[in-house]
This record gives sequence, structure tokens and C-alpha cells, in this order.
Amino acid sequence: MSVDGHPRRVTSADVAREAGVSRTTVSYVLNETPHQKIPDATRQRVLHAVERLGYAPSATARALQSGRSDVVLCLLPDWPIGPAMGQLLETLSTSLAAEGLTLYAHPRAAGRPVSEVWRSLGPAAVVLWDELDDREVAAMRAAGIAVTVALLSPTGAHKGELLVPQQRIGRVQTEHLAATGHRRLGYAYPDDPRVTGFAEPRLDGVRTACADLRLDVPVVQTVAMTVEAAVEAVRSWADAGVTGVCAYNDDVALAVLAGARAAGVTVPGDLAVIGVDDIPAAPFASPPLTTVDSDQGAIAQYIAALVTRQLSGKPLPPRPGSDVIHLVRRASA
Amino acid sequence: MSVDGHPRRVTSADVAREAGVSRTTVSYVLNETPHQKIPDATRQRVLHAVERLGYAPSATARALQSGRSDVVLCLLPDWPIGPAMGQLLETLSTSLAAEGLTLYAHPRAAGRPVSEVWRSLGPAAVVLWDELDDREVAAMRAAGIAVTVALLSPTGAHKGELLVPQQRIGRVQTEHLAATGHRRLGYAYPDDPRVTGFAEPRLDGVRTACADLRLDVPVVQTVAMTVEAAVEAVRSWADAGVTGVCAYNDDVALAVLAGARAAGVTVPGDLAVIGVDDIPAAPFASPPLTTVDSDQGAIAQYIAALVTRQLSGKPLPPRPGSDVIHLVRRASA
DNA sequence: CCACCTTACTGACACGCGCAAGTGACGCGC
DNA sequence: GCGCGTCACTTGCGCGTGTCAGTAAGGTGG
Repeated sequence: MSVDGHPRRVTSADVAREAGVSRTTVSYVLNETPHQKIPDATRQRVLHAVERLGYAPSATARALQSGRSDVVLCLLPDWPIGPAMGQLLETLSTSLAAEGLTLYAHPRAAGRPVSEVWRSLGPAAVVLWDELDDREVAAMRAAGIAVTVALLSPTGAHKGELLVPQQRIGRVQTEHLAATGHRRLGYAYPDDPRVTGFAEPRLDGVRTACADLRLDVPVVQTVAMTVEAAVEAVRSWADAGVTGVCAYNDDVALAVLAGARAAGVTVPGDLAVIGVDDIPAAPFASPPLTTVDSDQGAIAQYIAALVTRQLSGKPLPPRPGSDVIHLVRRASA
Repeated sequence: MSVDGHPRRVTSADVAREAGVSRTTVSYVLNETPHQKIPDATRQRVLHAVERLGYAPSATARALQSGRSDVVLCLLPDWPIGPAMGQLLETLSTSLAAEGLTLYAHPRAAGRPVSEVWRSLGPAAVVLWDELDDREVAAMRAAGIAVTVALLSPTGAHKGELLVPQQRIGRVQTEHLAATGHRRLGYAYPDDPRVTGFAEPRLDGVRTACADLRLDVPVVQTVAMTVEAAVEAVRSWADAGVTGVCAYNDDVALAVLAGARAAGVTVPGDLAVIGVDDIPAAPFASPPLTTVDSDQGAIAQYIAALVTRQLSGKPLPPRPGSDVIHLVRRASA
């Protein structure tokens, strides 16, 4: 404990001094370096010194020396993260931990360049949702970051892109509504411009599925998160002869439900509604919300595999099957 | 680009060689070190070399040398993170960024010791929700981590503890129900054991507020996230003469709403319900959910101030006022 | 008695960076 | 001619590790 408030770091040199051995010996003991016979007596002396001083090796120094950090950085998108993302992160963290990697998520601070973020961390890999421009990617590589996984690359230019086929979500919604007799669908498009990266492919999935199934072209309505806006949208759909609505996600679907209630439109009688995500509130809606859920566990494991394979230079794992997306059938559709 | 797949890191030495100057000069140019006059010609040579090679300084080496990393680690609790936590993280990240700090959140991997996490990162500060045992805290200090902020310390032993008085949330719920004429309240306690750290103080707030306001002792029911469980709870409350229910959070409140609907109990006529968090689904419930919201922005700024003050050794900022918690009045109570 | 091997260590370097201190060239005053 | 000051840099150290290449002590074989 030095004079100022900051007690000096305990280093392996301190431990060595305390145990009466060299720093190298300390390192050998702590890392259990193979082919180095350390007698038990010495080993214990070192271990006790570690305990007494409360020594913890500096991750920074270790990373510098080994040139490889076990850190995986996940750049969160700037749209509001819900329970689905939360669960994905948790499972991803666990999956990566099994491979000795540690996941850190960075909620993007407004107006801060991305480069500053990964620079201050020096991760082994970066997982991100939005696409990055090529200069940024090149900069990362130059900084020694081995992997970049873009999860939502519309172009598919980079490796490992477009993990969860968002189109498929729209397709599943559409297929369910078609199977229950609906011929003319509506799409409840989100008001938040930040999520267009997800909304567009989902809507696209609905459009192409409608075409494939010979349904009418879907009637798209942007639905702001107010009851009034939802009422407006519901009325428009009613006027257009729409009997089933695919919502961008469960929050929007719940808004539509509220709009229908306020407009005197019965669900699913007059209008069937189907959401995405299966949020906790979905089963308690009135009527309970039918929705499309993704298997976050499987997705997380795939991402983890993607990262570790690329780090070790092995071939990429197969894409997850279409069964990661499934319908949760309740009363609203 | 070397033979194997891993292109060697571009270092400042490479830049120096390319620009025909010393490494130090490169450092001076890039850090704009004061009191070091570098003529523009040289400066441009260096900058061009940086550009050409795509050089990015190693965060690791920089942190090692300066002894101070600008990383703040936030250990997320293991309970499911919802939109509220998401927003808090985002604002916190922005607030810290304004002070030159970078926030990383770690979703706790199941069964992984906490120590491994902060060790692999070497942060300047750690923000956490759960309380940590004292040995762990001591270990962090020994590792050179200056600050530890426990947000939910029931004991209040550490500095900066108990940021958002959870009791206060329960109190606000109770006061509103009391003000609207309810004398005997119920409490909808969450089924998930992971959130007891939050649930207990909130319930405690309801209990003491009831006592202060001379209401009856609240009737606590654990409500699992199914309609059946909620129906059961609603019936019990009805039998006990309860006319208003404080729910642990909005998800539980929505379950109670669904239970009331299924049990033929009208809200708020027979039973008033009030939640916590103001999730996106709250305004679309039937009836729209009255709830207690926290000002995540203010909280985030307070945490950021707490961290920076402790890092610089300055006195702690004043606790946020009670106005960070406020009622969102809708139809359900 | 010496070569040789094992045991139990230690010395020294490298990782990439920031920065204190130094160095040579040049200009200026006297 | 010399001291002094500025300019434009460079040399060299240290941050805390992991690890390669020793090395002294002790034992064994011939």
C-alpha cells in the first residue's frame, strides 16, 4: 500500500520475492508448464505467497506477451435490446466460455466511432450485427483482430454473414396465416428507423412467401407505438380487406392487438395477428399472441462455433437448419 | 503478410521504418504530445505511413505501459435482461464515453467464476449488481482495479451501494394505491429465484409503506408465469379481500391482468394492478398498465459520475433524488 | 577422475507502447 | 571562439508476462 490511494499492483515479482524464488519459477508453478518438474515443497511456497499477497496475473501483460487475447467483443446494435437479445448474449457467453473465450458486449455510445471501441479492447474476434464498411474491417485486421462476423450482412460479402435468415421468419408467419385460410395479409412495419436492417428482410420474406403461395400482395402499414396509430392501421387493413397481419415483432403485434380492441375489431375473428420473438408478455395478451420464436441457444452455439473455427483456421461449421425458427401457436392467429 | 493465415500485427516500429523516423517520433505525432514541436513535413510523412500500413496502436500495450486502462466492466446479473437494463447500459455507455471511458458488459456465463472474467479484461473499474464477497473484492483491488460499485448491496457495506432504492419503488406503488382508496393490498412476487435480490427490497418497500399509511399487511402471492398460476393468485387475493396488487414488475403484472381476465375479475374495478418498468407492452395491455418507471438516464449518469469520481479520487457525487422514480398512470390502477 | 544426465532452478529477452532524458546540428550574441 | 538556446529528433528504460536457453548441484556409469 503506497502513500496515495492507489495501492501498487501485486506482480509476479512480488510473489517471487515473498517465496524466495525467481519470477520464472512462479510463472511455471502458476501455469503448470509441462516438462518442468517443480518439487511440491517449492510449489506450495509459491502458492502460499500468491494467497498471502492476493496476486492475480495482469491480463494486459499476458495478452501483450502471448499476442492472443481470449476476448470476443460483441458490438450491440443501437436499437433497443429486448429479452431475446439478452438471452442470446447469455448463451453465447456460455458457449464461448466453454472454449476458453470471454464475451464482452458493448452498447454503442451515440456518436462514438466504432474503431475507438475495439481499439481500447484489442479483442481476438468481433461479433456484430450491422454491417461495417470495408475500411473499418481492414483496420481491424491490421490491428490483429482475426475474425469479423457480420450477422446481418444484406450483401453477404463477408464470411459468416446473415446468420438467422430473417426472411425465413416472415415466411413462417405467412405460411401459418395461409394455412388458416387467410388470402390477403397486412404487414405491421416498425416505426423505429434503427431496425430497418431487420424489418426489411422480414417483410421481404412475407412478400416472397405471399407470391409463392399465390396470396395477394401484402398491405404494409407503419405502426407507431401508440394506440391511435394502431387503430389507424387496423382501419386501413379492414378497408383493404386484410384478414391477417404479420407484425415486425411482438411489441408491434401487441400494439396492433390494442388497436384492434379500440377499433372494435375482434381477434382472431376479424383479424388474425402474429408476432415475432415470444416475449414474456406474449402469452398474457388478449387474446394470447401467436408468434414466431427463434432458438437462441442453437443460434448462440452456431456463432460460438463460427468464431472458434475462424480463430483456429478450421473450416466453417454448417449453417443452422431451418428448425431454429418455429411457430408458437396461441389464440391470436 | 506472413506465410500463415495470421498477418503480423502492424506496430509503430513498422510505421517508423516506413516514414524513416524513430518510433518515438511516431508516438509523438500520434499522441500529439504537448511541448514537442514536430514540423509539418515530418508529421505528414508519419501520418501517411500510418494510413498506408493501416496502423492501429495496440490497446493492450498501451494499457500495460500506462498502467491505466479506460475500460469499465459491467457484470450483468444472471437474471433475464429486459429493455430497462438495455437502456440503462446504453446511456451508461454514452455517459462514460464522455469521460473517455469505454463500457463493456459481460453476461455471466453459467458456472464460471467471476474472477476469470475481470482477469481477462483488466478493467479500471467494475460495476455490478449483485453483491460480491469480500475476498473477491480484495482480489480485484490487488489486481489494480480501483473501483467496485455494488448497486444492490443489501448491507450497504461498500461504497456507492444501493443505487436505486428498490424500497422506494414499492413505496410509490403503495402510495398510489392508497391514494386511490385501497386499504388492503396484495403483492405479486416473482417465481424466479434469481431476482430475489430485487424482489425482497421492493416487497419490503410495500410492507413499510403499508405500515406507515396504516394499511393492512400486504398479502404476498408468488405468481409463476402462467395464466393458471395467475388465476390462482387472483382468487386468493379476492378471498382475502384484496383490492389492489403491486406486481414485482410489468411482466408479472401482465400475468396478473391475464389471470384476472380469466377469473372474471375486472380491472381496475374489482382489482387494481400496478407494475414496474414501463415495458413497451405496458400501454397496450387491457386495461393499459399503470406502472412505476425509473429514469434510466439519470441513473446511468449517476453511475458514470460514481465511477469517474472514484477513479480520480474525488468525493462521491450526491445520491440521485427520489425523483428518478415516478409513476406512469394508466387505466389499471 | 571425468563425461554425462537429471533435477531445480534462474537470467535474459520479447511483446508494443509512452515518455524522460539525451544528442547533434544550427543560429545568435558577445 | 565559445557559451547558450532552440529545434528535431533519437536512445533507452520500464510496464508485467511467458518462455528459451542456460547453469550449478548432485547423482551415475565407466
